[in-house]
Amino acid sequence: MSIATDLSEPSQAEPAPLRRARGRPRKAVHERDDGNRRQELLRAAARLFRQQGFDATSTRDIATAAGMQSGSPFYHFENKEALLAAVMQEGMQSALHRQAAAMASAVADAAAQGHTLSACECFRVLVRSHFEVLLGPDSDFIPVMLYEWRSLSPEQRGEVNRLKDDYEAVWVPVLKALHASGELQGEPGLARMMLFGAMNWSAQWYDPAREATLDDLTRSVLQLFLKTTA
Amino acid sequence: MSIATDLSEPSQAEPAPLRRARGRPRKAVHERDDGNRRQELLRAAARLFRQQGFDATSTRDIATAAGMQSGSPFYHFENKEALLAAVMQEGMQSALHRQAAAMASAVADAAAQGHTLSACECFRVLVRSHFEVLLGPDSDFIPVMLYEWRSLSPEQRGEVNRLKDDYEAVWVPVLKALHASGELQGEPGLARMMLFGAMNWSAQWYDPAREATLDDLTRSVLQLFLKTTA
DNA sequence: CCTACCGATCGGTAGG
DNA sequence: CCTACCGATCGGTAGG
Repeated sequence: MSIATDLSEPSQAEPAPLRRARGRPRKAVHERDDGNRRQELLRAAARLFRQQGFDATSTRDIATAAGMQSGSPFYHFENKEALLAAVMQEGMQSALHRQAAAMASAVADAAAQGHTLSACECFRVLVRSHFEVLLGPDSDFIPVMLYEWRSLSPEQRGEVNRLKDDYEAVWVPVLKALHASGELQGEPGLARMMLFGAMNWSAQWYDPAREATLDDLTRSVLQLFLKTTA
Repeated sequence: MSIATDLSEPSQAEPAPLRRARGRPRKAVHERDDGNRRQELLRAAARLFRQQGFDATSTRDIATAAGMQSGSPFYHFENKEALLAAVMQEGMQSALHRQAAAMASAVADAAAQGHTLSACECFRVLVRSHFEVLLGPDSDFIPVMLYEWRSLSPEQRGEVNRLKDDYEAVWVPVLKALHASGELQGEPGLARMMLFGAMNWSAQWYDPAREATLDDLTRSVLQLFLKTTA
């Protein structure tokens, strides 16, 4: 919530708690561990989980990709499932940050020009940010969350679900406004699911080496789903 | 190649057709084998692959679910991958049949009333049929195809892809007509991907025990994607 | 289709 | 974080 600090630290999901334990606390590891190895594990795991799936990826694969020996991932994570959960939580934290930043930036831009954002403009910002999270740089984390759901324990599923609810909550008033004005039709709950389906499916087919850009995808969603194209 | 002998050799992939080969013909195994056990394996595999994923499902799980011993699935299928490919091909064959039947029935109904189907009506029939295939009875096969793609060999992927292309080909002229009349906007290729995304995602969240029916979903798609709701 | 079995791999751990 | 290792499971096969 604080506006002043924008400094990023490369570890999000489970910060080594210096004073306050947030979530389930993690043991402070050897002094020289600055969290980089953990980050490397997370990135390697995200990439491999996405490419091959959770079950088809061995912890040995991940260790090798992170330049470690086979047993070393278990120094950073309790087990393989916890590694998967951390990938998802990291992805959702990042998505939430990016979403908030995109909205804040758009609101500021509009204010600088002396007007406020319309529901349609909000919608465009959210859609564009979603594609960025889904298909932009470092975009393995969210697809893993979308498609490796099954492999989480029920408790982990609950935690990730809470983050996902936070993410979707930002959309709700925007979709409600669009529905009220008639720009978005159909039962709002179903409309939200269909909309996310249309966007999320792109993680399965989108090839950045091909022609369409993220702006193209964004425009397409607006054209398809809104009755009055802005 | 000889027709008279139907004595089994435990390899299936290349069938000895008795008279008429339907689809890809399948060799008759031990006299008493009428194909039911193979079907039971396919159904059990489809269900388990969908629930747990391909890699998390052991061939022993499948054998047990089909009432067999652990080694017996390999009497019917060369290996686990071939079982997965067969699930997907079976699912796509069935989807193609159901799609064709739905279209034929709708065309016949319209003709009986002395008119032809509009693009919008064709669209509704296709969408409804797709939801039936995706969420109706025996609906494990297509979700497995959608979400276990990675585990196929390249050759198997090619075969399944051909069936998928056949399935999508039916949609193309309909979408083209809707685009020409302005009822469907946006670049047609992207529009198709988004549309399938919106529909296919339902396999991840739809709960038949809840309120929405397949007709509700169909109506929602039409309302969301078409500019003029019929 | 069953029985009995094999080689390989995997998640995870003890001990440093 | 590495070394060395274990128990369990898994896909698959021979032989009937």
